[in-house]
Amino acid sequence: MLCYRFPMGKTNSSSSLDVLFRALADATRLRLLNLIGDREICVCYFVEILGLSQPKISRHLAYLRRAGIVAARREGRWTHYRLAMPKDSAARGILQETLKQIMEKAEMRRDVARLGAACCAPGKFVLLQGAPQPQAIGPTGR
Amino acid sequence: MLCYRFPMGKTNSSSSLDVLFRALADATRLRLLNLIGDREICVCYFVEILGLSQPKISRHLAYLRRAGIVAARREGRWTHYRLAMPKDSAARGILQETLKQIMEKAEMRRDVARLGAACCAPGKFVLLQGAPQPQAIGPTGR
DNA sequence: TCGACATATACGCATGTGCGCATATATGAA
DNA sequence: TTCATATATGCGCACATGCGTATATGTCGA
Repeated sequence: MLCYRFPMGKTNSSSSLDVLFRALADATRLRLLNLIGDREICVCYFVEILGLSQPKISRHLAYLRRAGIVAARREGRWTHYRLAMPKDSAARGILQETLKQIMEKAEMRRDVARLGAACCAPGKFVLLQGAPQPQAIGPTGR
Repeated sequence: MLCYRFPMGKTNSSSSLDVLFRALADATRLRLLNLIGDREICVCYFVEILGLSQPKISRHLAYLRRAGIVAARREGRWTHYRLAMPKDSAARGILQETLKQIMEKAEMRRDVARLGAACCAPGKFVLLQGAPQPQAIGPTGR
């Protein structure tokens, strides 16, 4: 198992920071992390808010999961994602700084604004009918 | 120009943070950044201290240069590299946090220790005969 | 048990990236 | 001008990654 192109056979020594930076080196994944913030959100919200295909969202979430940056929790048909702080303290510091910086970017603020609107009126979004709403949790999920 | 696989035709929108994170997503480049620190160093020192091939070092330095993280200055036969802080304030914050975190890692400290030893006795290293020694400069090259 | 729904994974393609090796370029010295 | 030195780049290979599309998996309700 650990199938689907799990990045084990890499060329470099791949310190923990390597893994973190590769996970952060993608605009879609940064948008996902920004949306997660200190919430727990199910996948359909990402699909709706970002306007991207479901497999694309799911694959990027899987990438973040393998990098240890997010954690998933299944509840019935829905899977909720939340931040998961890395064990390595250097990685943790860099991730926190990254989250702090991206949430100030205009594009990221727009995403969060759309999320707020969707939460206020989920009935307006086909994909969100009956889906559990995002829930604010502790800053790091603890 | 801008030849040699300059990453222009990318799939994603490639914000400035994308570029930064891709540049940081490699163990060799992190070691180079750590060695540069607040110094100005010529290429032969990287080759000697890291024990890697000269083309490999040169290519990674070129990658960092294109990402706007380091700047090069030619002086006779030698090229000196130093840090160059990105214009984007988010990228700057993340880069500074990254530098702060990596310099505490054991492997990175060993590299700096070897650099210190080489500077004290450059005659012991074949590649460093006559090469200009690294010079401490302002924290960000300003 | 069956079907609808939410999510995850496989597949194939195009492209990005790292590497060793060879070679090009630039500079100073003879 | 010619040569040695320091550094940069071209080339080809192996492999990681992103994507769309199709399909598998898991869960709930009828």
